[in-house]
Amino acid sequence: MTTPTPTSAARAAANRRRAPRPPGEPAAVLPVARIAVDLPLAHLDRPFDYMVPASLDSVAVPGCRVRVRFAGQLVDGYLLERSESSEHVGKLSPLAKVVSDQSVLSPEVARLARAVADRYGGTLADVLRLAVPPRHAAVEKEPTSPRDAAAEQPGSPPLQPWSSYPTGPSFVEGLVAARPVRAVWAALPGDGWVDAIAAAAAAARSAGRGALIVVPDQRDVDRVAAGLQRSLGAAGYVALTAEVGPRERYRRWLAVRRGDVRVVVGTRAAMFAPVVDLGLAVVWDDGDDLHAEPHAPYPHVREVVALRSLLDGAALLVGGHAVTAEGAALVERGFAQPIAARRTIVRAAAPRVRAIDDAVGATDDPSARAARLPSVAWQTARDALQSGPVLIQVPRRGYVPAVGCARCHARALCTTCHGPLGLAGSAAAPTCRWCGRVDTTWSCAECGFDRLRARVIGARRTADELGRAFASTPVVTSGAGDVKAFVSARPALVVATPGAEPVAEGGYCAALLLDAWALLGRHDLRAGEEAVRRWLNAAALVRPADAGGRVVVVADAAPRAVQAVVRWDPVGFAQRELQERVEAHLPPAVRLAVLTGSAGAVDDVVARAALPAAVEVLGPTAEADGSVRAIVRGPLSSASSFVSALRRAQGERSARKEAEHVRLQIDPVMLA
DNA sequence: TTCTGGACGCCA
DNA sequence: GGCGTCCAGAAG
Repeated sequence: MTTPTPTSAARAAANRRRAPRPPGEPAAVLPVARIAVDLPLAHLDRPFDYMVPASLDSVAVPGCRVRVRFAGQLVDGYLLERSESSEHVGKLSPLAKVVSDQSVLSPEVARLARAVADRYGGTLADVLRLAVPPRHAAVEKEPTSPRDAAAEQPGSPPLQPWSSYPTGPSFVEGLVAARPVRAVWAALPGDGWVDAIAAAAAAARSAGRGALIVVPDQRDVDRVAAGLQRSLGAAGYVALTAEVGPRERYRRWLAVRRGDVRVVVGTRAAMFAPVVDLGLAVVWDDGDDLHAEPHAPYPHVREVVALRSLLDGAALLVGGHAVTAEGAALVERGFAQPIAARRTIVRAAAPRVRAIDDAVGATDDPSARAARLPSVAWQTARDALQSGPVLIQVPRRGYVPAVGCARCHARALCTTCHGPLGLAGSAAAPTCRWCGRVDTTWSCAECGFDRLRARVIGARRTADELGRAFASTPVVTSGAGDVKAFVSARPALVVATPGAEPVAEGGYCAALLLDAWALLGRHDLRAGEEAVRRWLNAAALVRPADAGGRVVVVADAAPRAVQAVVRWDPVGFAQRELQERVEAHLPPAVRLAVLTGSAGAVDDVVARAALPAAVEVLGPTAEADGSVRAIVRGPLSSASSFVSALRRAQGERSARKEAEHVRLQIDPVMLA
């Protein structure tokens, strides 16, 4: 019998027609696999049951990555659990493939991811994409090297860093006793917070449990890692950050998942790190907007670790030099205890802070005027430079991005198109940054004054000017793209943008916080809170007043925010900020859902959600890009129900294959 | 992308 | 009434 040689096209057609290979017998025990499929459709955000063939029985472990045939297509997914039976009426498809028998999704993280998806009106698949890093097959095959077992077991963790706070020792005792203690912590100025966090992690570890510490950026990871090194030894912790590259990061992540390392410090993405038996979750500087995840469903580190502490029975520590309104709310509703030092201790640790109005000073001293420094700031810097480094905090890097009225500081806008005016160079005429017109006839729309001044002076220009004003003093700059972690104790001017301030050996002798009103002038509801946070973080790097530490805030606006820094009272400021949010019906006093999309689509979601009476809809308002934005606002008591109603409405739209996407954001940090 | 079930049409 | 075909909707 001869077989005609088929053409390749014919063979392909035959393959397509060929009946699927018989799946084989189901596994003898737990033959059903509950699978979370990785699909972006909201109405498919639920587990689907598949049959586990006997051939895959040993590798189809809970938490492993699988491929399944879903509506004809192969899709990725996670095996959530094995089960004896299925609710599904009808035949189950077999698992197509077990990608790897490494369990990457722990039951705890799966449960957390579901809770985060519900809290933020998103899908499990979206959260899992944030929680589980992409696979590196070679790394999975490497032999494991248990590290924590070899780590020196800490004796009794040092209470010392916490003894400055009245409620500190009892918090640490709670950790040692594996109790789910929760605290909002106003850290003393200085760098003692690093060892305090390291001690807290050691306390959790001494109870046999793990710890997770999430900080805003790499430099803070390095600082905390150094502290953990001191309290737990090099083998006792691991740093999870993007800096080490995806391969090493996956290696470390797997070590955490396997329980080889029990303490993790990392940036935002580490909030989902699968720490085994989590005993403590920490977020440092929770007001930093780096803690807001920019990918759907836009979860915030503070909320995620708070959820984790609840679900895992872990302790929670929300700390910073500043306190957010959200932190104050956790205390007010009794969810967390406050940890703050007494006023005498705070005063002893803090530098002396003065606020001066920059309209007053810059007259007499010509060098000071050249550097745009009010004379008090100038003198403070000059005196401090006798003994050590001086920090100058400026709002932004770069060259004079915008100009304003020299008298009232109102933004200078183009007379033709109302775009912002800018100065391209030191000698250039003001030019519109939108339409490019050179505007020589400007006068202030607010007060009629006709002279301009730089509204925000960049770090580079400030550095230039200071270098000229303080000739013979070295000038160091630190900002976006070139961030320095440390400076020595030698006298130097250190010009930095907020968040990029280097730590000075022994502390700065002084700090000047320049153009403070530019921070306060942000078109943002959190401008005050953000200004206080940035000032306190900079001032915390300065020596105590007794050691000569001085801070000058050059600010002529928002006395409440300035006073909070002068009095070093982050808790009082946060409480008043929270009170204002209550009165203004803003988070965290209420829950907001922001819907963005085409007018029709946004209306559709709002209509389908059939929102309860206690929930109000603001807008929709037209956005610059042609989309619209609606804000749905409701009391916390109905938050989960109205968020899930909005999510269901999203699901109905995805089931109907509506092309127009509506973005749903819950309590976004940036709300202009 | 594949499957299924209901609607519909054609024939006996 | 029975059977085949087509299409929409769902998707294990």
